[in-house]
Parts: sequence; C-alpha cells; structure tokens
Amino acid sequence: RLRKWQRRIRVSDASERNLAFALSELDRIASKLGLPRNVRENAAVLYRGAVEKGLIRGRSIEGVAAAALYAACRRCRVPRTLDEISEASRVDRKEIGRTYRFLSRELGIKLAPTNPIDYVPRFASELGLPGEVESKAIAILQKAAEKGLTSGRGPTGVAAAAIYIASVLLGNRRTQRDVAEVAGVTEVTIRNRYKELTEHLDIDVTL
Amino acid sequence: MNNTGEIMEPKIKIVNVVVSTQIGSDIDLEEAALILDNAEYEPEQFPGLVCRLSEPKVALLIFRSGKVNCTGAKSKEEAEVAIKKIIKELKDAGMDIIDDPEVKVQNMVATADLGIEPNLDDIALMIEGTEYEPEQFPGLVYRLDDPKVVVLIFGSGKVVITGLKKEGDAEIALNKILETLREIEEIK
DNA sequence: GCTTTAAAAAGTAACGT
DNA sequence: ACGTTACTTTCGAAAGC
Repeated sequence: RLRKWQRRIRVSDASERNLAFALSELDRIASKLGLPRNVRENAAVLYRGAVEKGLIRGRSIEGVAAAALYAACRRCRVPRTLDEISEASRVDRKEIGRTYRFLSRELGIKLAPTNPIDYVPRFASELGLPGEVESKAIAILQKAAEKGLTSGRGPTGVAAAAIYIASVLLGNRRTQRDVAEVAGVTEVTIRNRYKELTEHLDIDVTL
Repeated sequence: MNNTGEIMEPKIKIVNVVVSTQIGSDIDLEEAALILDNAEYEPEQFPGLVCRLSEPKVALLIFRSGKVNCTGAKSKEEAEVAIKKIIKELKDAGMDIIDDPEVKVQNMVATADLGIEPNLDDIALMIEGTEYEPEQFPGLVYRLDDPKVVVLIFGSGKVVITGLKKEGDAEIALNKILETLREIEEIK
C-alpha cells in the first residue's frame, strides 16, 4: 500500500542518487585524466551494466566506477595504469584491480592483455616527439612482440624503452629520465628493456 | 644425447607444504609463548601464536582452540616432525596436549619447467579462465578444474602449481597444461 | 575482506654504495 | 652502475574483526 509505495520511491530515489553520484565520479576521474568522451561513455555503460546485474553489492561506488573506467580505457585502447586510475580516484589500486577482474568476469568482458603499443601515442606526445619517432617506436614494439620480448614485462616499461630508442635513432633524443617520468617507470627498468631490445633486435644505438 | 628419452620433463619439486591438525583445546597461548623458544604472540595483531623452528625450517601457528597450522615444510613428513617437536616441548612443560594428532595436508606448492617458452598472450586470448596482467604480475594465472589447482605460467616456461592436496596432481596438471599448449600451437 | 605463515616463479621498485 | 632487500601473484587453514 502506501508504505510499500513510499519504500519504492525511497529505493528508486537512492538508486538514482547513487547512479548520479557514480556518473559524476566517472566524469571527475575522467576529466582529471584527460580522457575522451567515448571512454567516459564506455565506462558509464559498464557501470550501468554492473548496476543492472547487482554487482555493486558489497563494493564501493567509487571502486566500481574506477574499475569501469580502467576497463573502458583498455577497451578504447587508451590505457591508463592502475596507479594512474588509483591516484585520480583515491581508490586503492588493489581494490581497482580486484573489482576490474570481477567486472570483466561477471559482465563477460574479455580484454586482451594491454598492448605496449597503446601507450606510445600518449607518452610520445607528452615528450613532444614527432610522428616519425612514434612510428619507429611502434615498429620496434611489433618486432619485439614477434620475438617474445614483451611477454611478462610491464607494458609501460617496454613502451618507454622503445620510445627512448626511437628518439635516439631519429635524432630527437629524450633522456631516460624524462621518458621514465612520463611512463611512470624507473630509469633502471628502461635500461633493462633497452638492453634487451637492442641486443635481440640488432639495433645499433651508437651515441 | 639423453639416454632416458624425452619424458623426463615433469621434474616437479614440492617447495612448500601446509598442514593443519589439533593438539588440544583451550590452549593458554601466553603460557605456550613462554615455553616455546622462538614464539611470538600478539593477539592484537593476530589471534594465533607464531613459532618458527629451524629444524625442520617451518613456521607453526597455534590457536587457542588447539588448532595448529604448519607451513614451510618440504613434505608432510617434515611437517609431522615439526608438530611432534612442539608437542613434546609443551607436554614436558606440563600442558595438556594430544600425543600424535592426525595431520591433514591443506595445500602444497610445487615448481616445474614446461621445457618450452610459451606465448602468454596467446594463452590469455585462447584459454578461458586465465588471467594475465603483465602490468601487475609477470605470470599468467591458470585455474584448472579437474585437479583443482592454480598454475602460474611464466614466459620462461617455469611454472608454479599451488592449491595441491595430493602430490600426484601436480604431474596431472602439468600434462594438461602441456596438452593445452600443444592444441594452441595446432590452431595457430 | 583483512590480519599471519611459508615458498616458488620474473618483473619492478627503492634503498645503499 | 651495481647489489641487496622487498614488494607484486597464487593457495589453504586457523580466530576474530
């Protein structure tokens, strides 16, 4: 009766309020990371799907929103690392990773492992590198993947090393330190990947 | 040339065995902490008493209920030796302890080598129930249903098998993985 | 879900020298 | 640029938050 009706109103009120909050969270994090509109929309679709399947129970709205955004970024091939999403959302990276696995399983989303190549455009532009360097780095990564040199390595680290090598080869050198900073890895990692790539792909990087 | 043939790949090594048992009930952990040498008991941090033995090199967790966990052993026998050691120490100090309790293997961890360097991306894309996030961890996580175990597969071909209850399941799991890998190669 | 224990795999990180 | 230590992942049991 009236009471049941009132409860329904309350529930739908709460649901709408939560959804509105989630969508504003998605927008807040997305704009902080400078993500394009299609990624935000993709994340919103994922979030609504999670709501419809009751996957939010026992989880925080912020956590699910962050995980949806992480998944959307990968889907749209403009990946952000868990650390970047974590920093922008103030949700623990462990929780984002856990929720992401849960969502991809429950929503039947099978995403391929992040391809290092997808990080190249963003890192290269942040380093102010021209298109030729970007293309060269991508070519290096394609060869590296064929020879199994990317398996098990962090995608950002391999991408960073490829960009560093390409920048040196094409006379637009960036320091390991600068590349490391935009890629969010240490210089040691770039050096390790650099050695591996130049040795196994017969690249002469004479300074 | 190898005179033993080619079927010696599954050189499986058990690197850790987790066992549980019961040595009594209503154990006074404060008292036990004083009796046992390398014992730590901080109920604020964890309800169990932690005791490390150097021979065998294991760690034991003792609870107020009398339940005991032993980790770090290389075999069930080694874990039993460790449990008998603490039982003797506690009994000699006058505590009410069960003499030779039944121990149950709860988990075993093994390492092995596939003998080939698998393409983790291919496995991740073609096999359901696998997780591979190189950004987070270099190994691919493969959960098997038949022997209910989890296998971590690395680009080097090295493998870690955990969740084992029986030692023999390690080889069964390994062979299933190798068979699956062959199927992937055929499809490719 | 977390806390504590042990162990391996390979990559990455953060110290010190 | 090294080297060392330590963290990431997986598993299970325990009692309690």
